[in-house]
Amino acid sequence: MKQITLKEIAASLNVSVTTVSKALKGYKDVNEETKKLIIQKAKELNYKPNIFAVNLRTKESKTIGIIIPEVVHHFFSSVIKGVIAQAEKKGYLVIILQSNESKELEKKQVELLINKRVDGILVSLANETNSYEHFYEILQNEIPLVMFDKIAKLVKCNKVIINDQKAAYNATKHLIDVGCKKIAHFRGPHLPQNSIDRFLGYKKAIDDHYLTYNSKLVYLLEKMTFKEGEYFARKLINEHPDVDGIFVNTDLVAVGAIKAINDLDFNVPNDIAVIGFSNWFMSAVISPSLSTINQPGFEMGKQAFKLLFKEIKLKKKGEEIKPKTIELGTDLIIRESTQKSVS
Amino acid sequence: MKQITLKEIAASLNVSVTTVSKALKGYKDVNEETKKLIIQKAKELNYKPNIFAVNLRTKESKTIGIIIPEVVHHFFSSVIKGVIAQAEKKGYLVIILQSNESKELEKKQVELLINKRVDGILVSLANETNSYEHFYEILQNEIPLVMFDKIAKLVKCNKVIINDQKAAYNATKHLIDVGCKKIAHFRGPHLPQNSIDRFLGYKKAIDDHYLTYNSKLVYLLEKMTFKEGEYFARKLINEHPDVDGIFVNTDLVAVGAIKAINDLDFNVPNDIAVIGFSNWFMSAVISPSLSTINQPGFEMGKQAFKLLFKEIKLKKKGEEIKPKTIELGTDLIIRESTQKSVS
DNA sequence: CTGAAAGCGCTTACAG
DNA sequence: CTGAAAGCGCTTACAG
Repeated sequence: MKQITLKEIAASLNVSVTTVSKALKGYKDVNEETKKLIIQKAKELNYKPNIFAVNLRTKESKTIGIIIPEVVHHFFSSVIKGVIAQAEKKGYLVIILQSNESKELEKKQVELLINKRVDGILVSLANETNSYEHFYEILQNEIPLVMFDKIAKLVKCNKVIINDQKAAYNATKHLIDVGCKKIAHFRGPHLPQNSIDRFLGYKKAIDDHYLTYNSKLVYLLEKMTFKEGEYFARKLINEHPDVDGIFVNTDLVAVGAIKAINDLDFNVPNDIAVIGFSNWFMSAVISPSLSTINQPGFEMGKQAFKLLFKEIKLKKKGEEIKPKTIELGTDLIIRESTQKSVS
Repeated sequence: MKQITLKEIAASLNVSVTTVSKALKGYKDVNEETKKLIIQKAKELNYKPNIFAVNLRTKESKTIGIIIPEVVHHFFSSVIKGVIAQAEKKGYLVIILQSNESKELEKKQVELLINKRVDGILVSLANETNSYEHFYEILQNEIPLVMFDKIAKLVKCNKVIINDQKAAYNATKHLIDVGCKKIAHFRGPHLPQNSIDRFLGYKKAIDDHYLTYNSKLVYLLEKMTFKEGEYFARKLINEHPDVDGIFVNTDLVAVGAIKAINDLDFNVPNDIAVIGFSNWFMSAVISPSLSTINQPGFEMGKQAFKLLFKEIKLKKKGEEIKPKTIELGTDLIIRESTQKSVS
């Protein structure tokens, strides 16, 4: 099907392309009658503006890009959903790219989006990423940039985060509140910042409540898998049979840990209470159901797009952007894995 | 940062825009020396072609769109991952849209993608969708279209599917093989086609093995949630306490069913064996782990893009497209929920 | 109220 | 080997 252009509408009505363009864009310096005719004709011919030409003229693509570490992941797919929902309201489409936690890939994806001339970029950092040249390039190209969840403190741009440290503190404090005296922590790798913050929250809660911080009770996991959760739970029980609580950096690992604890015939929560982090969908569904911290992915996606949209508008007006950071609240979700029966 | 254009490179080297364009695109009717200078200069100035102008000239966006019912879903996010991975290899970017199982939204998303002039569209149908005008519009606009998983048999386009009927047959047969005599089925709603096909596979397996098909043992669920799984398992046990196997249309529901069965102090698999469908990630992780049919999401995404890419190339050459349907294999995954202990 | 003209930045057929 | 010119389809400042 041949695509209809302004020229063809103009020809069929014996008016100029200029007039057709103006009529369809709602300019008011067009005769009402002419306007009506043009709009009707456009509809009749099923006219659709050639978006490529519009992009070229307006220098806008009405498209943004988002780079995330991993699509197949409850938290990140929730973020994507939030972003898409919000973007659609404002007439933006969303291109998704995945870094697979690799810095090299992340750089490449940034390059692709810059070349694509998207109107803005949303990023959650890959674990590997330890330097930020590619993000400075985004800023140099004056493309609005918002980081979310896994952010780089050094990069001056808008950000949406949760307070990992505070949330981890609350999770650990909850274990203390239900009576745990010897609490272990399964932490993530040295990058991203999240794992550090969650560890610090754990440590602070221990310190604040007169329990003795013991670095031997902190296990550093690399891959954050179900299997690692199982492995380290066994290791932990072997090394510290009297442990009575674990704060785990992320739900999936916590589920693995619970599996292993059950297999060793310890009881969750009575022997060992377990709390996770992120409120992964399945946490409510396993037995015992997992207490955790709710990380609001959908809301984070929405807020991230909103910030980006504001920045895009400011840029159009030529106004300066003062980067800000939005901190979203988290909730402690109490389920079976930390509700010790009265004894 | 002002974007560099061909004109500027040309000016700085005293050659024409034409020559610069040719040099950068590797045309061979350019003097080697000139070419070298131009390429060097382009690098030095960090030249990036204005993709909007390129799109307008070439009438291509090097972008495809994908419409899925729900992003936050293990199967569909796997598909997305497969699509992105494959698309990237061929230099295509991917726009994601979500229908929320709504026909109205799906129509709107189709409209958005047509207006965006994507080079091709990938779709998995919303459950609600019962007529296909919007897809005919895609075809009328001569935009390559590939449907996957939830397809419309009536629409003449490329498709990637699994054989739901056969897979369901195998799942049910597996229950029969482990000794089940009275097998229930939790099926999905009347749309999409998948639920019908899975039901037909179940029925055929029952019929083929001289068990009596009993429509009372088939429960039609609407929302396919964990809660529905629990609810219908209780209902089933109440109505048919002697049931000894269930084939459930999808894993999430099966997990709910197992939960309810456990809560009623029946044993899975010894009292009631349960098999799901889709090999959702968590199925391996719960207790007892869930037997299921593996639905290859990543592979489906890859294949769908490959078909689309072929179609895009054919269209460019002006050649005709003969729609074909690729059927991907599924595997029976045997886990604890169907391995009855020897008694 | 209408329209000729310039221009966005590229590609490519064509002339020399 | 090089470049002037046309054109992709739109938008908009400007003249009338």
